[in-house]
Amino acid sequence: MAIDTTPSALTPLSPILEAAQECFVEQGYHGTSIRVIAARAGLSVPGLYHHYRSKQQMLQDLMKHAMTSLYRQSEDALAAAASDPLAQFNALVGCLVRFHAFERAPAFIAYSEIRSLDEEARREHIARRDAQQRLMDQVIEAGVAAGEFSTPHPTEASRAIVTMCTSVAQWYRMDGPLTPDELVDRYLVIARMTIGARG
Amino acid sequence: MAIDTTPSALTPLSPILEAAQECFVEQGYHGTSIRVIAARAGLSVPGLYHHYRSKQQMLQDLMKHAMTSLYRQSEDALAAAASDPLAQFNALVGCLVRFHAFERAPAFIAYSEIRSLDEEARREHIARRDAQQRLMDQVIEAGVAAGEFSTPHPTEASRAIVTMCTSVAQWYRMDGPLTPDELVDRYLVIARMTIGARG
DNA sequence: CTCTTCCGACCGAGCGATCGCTCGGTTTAG
DNA sequence: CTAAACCGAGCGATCGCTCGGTCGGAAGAG
Repeated sequence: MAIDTTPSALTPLSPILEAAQECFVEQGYHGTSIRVIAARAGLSVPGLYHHYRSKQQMLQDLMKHAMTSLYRQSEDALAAAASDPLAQFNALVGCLVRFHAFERAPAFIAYSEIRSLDEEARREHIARRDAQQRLMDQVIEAGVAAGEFSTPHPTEASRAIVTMCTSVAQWYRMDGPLTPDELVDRYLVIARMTIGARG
Repeated sequence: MAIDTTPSALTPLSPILEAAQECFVEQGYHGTSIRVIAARAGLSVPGLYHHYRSKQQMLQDLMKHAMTSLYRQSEDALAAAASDPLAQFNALVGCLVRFHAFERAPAFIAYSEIRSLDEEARREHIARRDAQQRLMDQVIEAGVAAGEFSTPHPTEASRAIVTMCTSVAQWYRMDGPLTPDELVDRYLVIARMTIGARG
């Protein structure tokens, strides 16, 4: 039985959503017309509307897919790691960095197009973002409670670490000087220093 | 002689640019029509075009104003601080956090609308961003060379610190649980741990 | 097997609305 | 009287989206 070992592999997107994702990354939601999405997907405009109700729905599907993928991967990483705070922390930071390095496009959209979402979808998206943040909050809290992490400001350190990891999607290039593994290693070292992990 | 002691005070924007800034923050550049900018500024559309050549020029003026303000404030903060690496680092991190807390709107636009800039303006903007990043790189390098900072990955730590500070513009609320001074204090502690400052 | 029916996938054309921007003025301050 | 500041109206282009189809292959009837 073949197992997919690709790091951070997401369930695949439809060709249409793939095209929309590329356009949204390059031009933004409002800067992208459905005509260029259709052209990039090799379809006519009505052909596109046969599969999706609106441009807004494509954005919502993309954002939901990205956030639920990240959350599920985070849960899996935490479940697979040892239960001590440092192992949990390493697993979560590694997962975050890997996701934002390998899945730059969905990750970039997930935090740059929040304001383009309809009100209800925006509420749902923010709830998912908060849940993701809470994972880090809890791991750090546990580490501080166990005396493993020495940061005097766990809440702000948690926010700082999550934002430094999510920002990876903005600048990391696969063909740059750092391989993904090197990137993860270095960010693990940096993040451990940020929360004052023992040792 | 009255001295303006407001932290991070920028040279004031014209009412038109102020209106454009608010619109760009709320709806994004492509999501904002010149008609709503004009309405927010209390002008007609031609009245607006009497002062600015195009919507694109308003964006360019805003981005340039934000980046040059941040850079000048950073230079001032570094010049006013003691010359030892830790004092320089504290000055620069404090300046970054303060700017992104007090000047959320310009800071937010400066990194969220890069792709909306014309090619030449985008090149200039990225050059300014790189220069800003280099300030942090140099301060951290000096600290590592002097044995004051112990991070094994100065380049990535510099990027991590700059991104955690700039991300403040995304989430900080003046009416939230942290005053600006508390925020700066905590981020200084966190940033010093991130680069492994002595003591 | 052929014929008919049906349905999902798709498209050319174009609707009404809005876009960035401008023309040809009038108003206002000095 | 000049010039800067401003505006009503509207240009051509493009926007998101839809109407009224065509087309090919699966399914059912004989």
